[in-house]
Amino acid sequence: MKDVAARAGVSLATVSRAMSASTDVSDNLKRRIEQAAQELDYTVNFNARSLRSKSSGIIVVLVWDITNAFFPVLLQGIEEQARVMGKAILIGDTANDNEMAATYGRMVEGQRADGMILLNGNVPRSDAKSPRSLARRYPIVAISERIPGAAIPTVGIDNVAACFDMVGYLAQIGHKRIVHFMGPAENILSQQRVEGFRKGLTHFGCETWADCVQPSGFTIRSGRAAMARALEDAMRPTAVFASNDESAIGAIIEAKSRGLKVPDDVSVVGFDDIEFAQIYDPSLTTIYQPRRDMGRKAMEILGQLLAEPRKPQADVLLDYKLVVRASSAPPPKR
Amino acid sequence: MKDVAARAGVSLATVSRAMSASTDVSDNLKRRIEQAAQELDYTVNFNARSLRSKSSGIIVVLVWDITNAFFPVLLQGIEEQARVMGKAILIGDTANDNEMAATYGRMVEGQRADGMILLNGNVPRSDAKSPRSLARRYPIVAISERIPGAAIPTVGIDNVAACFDMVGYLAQIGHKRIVHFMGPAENILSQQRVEGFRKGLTHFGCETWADCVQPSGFTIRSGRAAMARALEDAMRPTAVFASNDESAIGAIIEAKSRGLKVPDDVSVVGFDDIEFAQIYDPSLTTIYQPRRDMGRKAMEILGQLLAEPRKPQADVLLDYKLVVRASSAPPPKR
DNA sequence: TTGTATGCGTTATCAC
DNA sequence: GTGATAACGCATACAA
Repeated sequence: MKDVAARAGVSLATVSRAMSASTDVSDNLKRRIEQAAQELDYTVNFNARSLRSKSSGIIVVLVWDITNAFFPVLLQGIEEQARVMGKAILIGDTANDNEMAATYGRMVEGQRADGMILLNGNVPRSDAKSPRSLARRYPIVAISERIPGAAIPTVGIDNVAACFDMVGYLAQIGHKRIVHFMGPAENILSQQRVEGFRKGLTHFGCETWADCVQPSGFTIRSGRAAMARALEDAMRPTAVFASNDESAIGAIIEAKSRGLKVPDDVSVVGFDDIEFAQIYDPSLTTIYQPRRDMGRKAMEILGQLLAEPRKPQADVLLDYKLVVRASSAPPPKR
Repeated sequence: MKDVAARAGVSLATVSRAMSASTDVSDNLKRRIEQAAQELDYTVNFNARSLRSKSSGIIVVLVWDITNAFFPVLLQGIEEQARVMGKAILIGDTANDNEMAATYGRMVEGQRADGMILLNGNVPRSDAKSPRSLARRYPIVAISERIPGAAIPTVGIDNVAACFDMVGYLAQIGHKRIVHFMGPAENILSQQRVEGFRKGLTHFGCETWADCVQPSGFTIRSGRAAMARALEDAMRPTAVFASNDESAIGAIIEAKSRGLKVPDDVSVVGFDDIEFAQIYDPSLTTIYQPRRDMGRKAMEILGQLLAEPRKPQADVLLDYKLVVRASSAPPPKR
């Protein structure tokens, strides 16, 4: 920077102002400085800048598993909004590892990043003991899953209502015996979805029995396994409500492998509406989540948090949509 | 840090050493310091550390489109190796935008990151004029696509040979009239795959005609469109070789929508072996790329580049595999 | 093994 | 609108 200043014939301070663009420098000078910088192939040192200004302009987005098809569009939404706000996002994949999450968390504590968006549900372990303190420690927003016990603003949909609606739809087209494949047991989302499912069952007069909720997961594999159990159960369901689309696809694969037709022999519906849901054969009946908007909104809230750290931010519930496609139909006649 | 030093009754320098763990501090002291740090809820300031040490321990991974199913496993591979090397990776999605890529590139020039891995094919625009200089400017490794004109070490597979092999397989099971759906025209990969395809055609005695290479892309949509054209062509192919799996899936969707059966009426094969290739119905015959290994290897090379910036690194070609699944079969008998 | 002192490249404060 | 100068928080050369 000193060199640029010398070459442009101005002081160090002026160069700094010209580079940060925030304070005013006469247009004339600014041009001269920018040219000098270019000639010298100069780039500001972000570490020095951040050290001094106590702000990096970087937001870390924590993803628990980058292979999960639910995330990409969400990330794009975050990115778009971040760009509008002049921030850069950096995605950290924790690979289901709390240790890693903690590492990324430290990036915020260590001022390498200004804030964090959690697509994770898991609080970085170093803070696991006192999630409450997390939100006080640095600006942070969660998407989709509310972090239990933490005062972290969250954007998502009403999972309970969505599942209730889905059961209503299935009941309406004639299903009485519906099984739910529950996601990971420790996951809040799983629990909310089960809750909505059960409420729907009783409200719409469907059967309930011990195994009407099958433990499963958010993967194709776990969906397959649950489907195998469900089909061998004495109470063989006419419809399966998987807790996400991957799980639903697993269920369909298992059904097909047993020579069953979906939806003729058994209906299968999912949750999330990932890209593949409409591509798959049969296309999936599912719950659409406005992922791009969720990402955008989360970033927006984080921006407000950055601007006014003390002001508490409310949670945001966005609208979901029940999307009927080819994987569901009235139950087969006996 | 000063406070920690005071509380532990040592000097600032000793705390610094204890925190960076590289230099030696007696175990006794170290414990005392760590405790003091914990009590004070102290975290090192990464900006200051990086400013001083001229190294951030961060690697930026540039992805041109985070929604692309080819990347996740690759990213995991990079991440695994990075962890071994004590680095953290941060993923930047350029959203097909050169401006964004340049922004991320500046993170390296501005010393916020130590190096970069390109899953991109596009050179950040600020360097677009002189890609050669890029590699000299900072440590950088490319995966899959060699950057034309830049001396950037690249890890990938032999795309020409892989496509040649695929044509060989199709010819061997009886196909004579094969169409290739070419990826984005400006993409080096697309060009290499076309080259292998054409070589295969002549070598294995298949037909060649004007439209045996259909312009397409790496998306489902473009695959569909190309399939529509191919099926309406006078030279109706018995097999389609799409330049990636998404495109192949698009082709299958289009075929199905016209009442054609895959592979009974027409065979469709892809490239990459993304997760969905084996889940799809029919499961996809395709070229497996060792994505996890590619990621790991790239990170390894970047590590060597970081250690010895002047030493040129050789390209790495990994083994691919032709995976035969359900989407290909001998051509229908006339 | 530990302490002292200096500087990394910026930005912010205060003058002018 | 511009210049001088003091931090920012750490790592390291050198001394002890």
